[in-house]
Amino acid sequence: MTPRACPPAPPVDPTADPDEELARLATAMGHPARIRILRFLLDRRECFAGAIVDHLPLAQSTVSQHLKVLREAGLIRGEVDGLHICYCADEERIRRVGELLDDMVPLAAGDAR
Amino acid sequence: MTPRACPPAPPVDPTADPDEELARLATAMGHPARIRILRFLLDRRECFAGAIVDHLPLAQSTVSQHLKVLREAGLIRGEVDGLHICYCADEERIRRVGELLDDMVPLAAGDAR
DNA sequence: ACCGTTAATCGTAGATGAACGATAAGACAT
DNA sequence: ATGTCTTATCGTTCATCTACGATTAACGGT
Repeated sequence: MTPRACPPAPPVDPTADPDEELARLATAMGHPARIRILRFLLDRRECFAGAIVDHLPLAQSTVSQHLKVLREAGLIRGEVDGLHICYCADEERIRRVGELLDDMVPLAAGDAR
Repeated sequence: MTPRACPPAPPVDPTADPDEELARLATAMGHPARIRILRFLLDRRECFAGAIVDHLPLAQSTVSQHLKVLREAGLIRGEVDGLHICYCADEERIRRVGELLDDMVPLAAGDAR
């Protein structure tokens, strides 16, 4: 499947500075509820917002705020699908965080060199 | 001066919940100045606080606060060395962030390991 | 056209964060 | 003991975050 699971392409902020970019992404991930949302979306490949609200012990408006934070950081995307909105995680963007980390530390154990 | 570059072992919070742990680490990294401090400490294997203050356009007290945040997250360690304090990055703890990320996403391309 | 459903947004209250100057604590030199 | 240097902490101000209920906008079904 994967016909039109997610919207086209995220704008992706042209921050240019890796430190700023990493800090922005880290800030977006800096809340347990948002990590849980990310994990939830990665488990289910996609789902609409109501399922996320049901999954968290938070009010609908609060979850919507968290979704907005994740969306603005490019970590998730949402597509309007009739009555509700289909969200999915942007795995590429999440891996980008790992990339930025690897640029700082020589990477796990055996590094090149 | 490399015999005991860094303190023994960090306490490491027993958060138990990976989501909480990742969120905590992400929060600690959620500021450009703190990312710059981390990178600075990773470049120089170690250095005392004054060098960090000189390196950033921030007041000494502000830098000290950022150091405290990083220290409490276990991302850096500081050892009293006579008159000043020798800081160093905890690479293992930084890699832990990557680990927690990899537990969420299937990891970049080939997911062996 | 009228509801019910879904999700974003608004408005607000309380907590936390970020920045600074001023002050305090510790180590070293004189 | 006095003074200097280094770093942490205090106290404050302003901004941002988090949470909620209430409201709004858009869509579908009847």
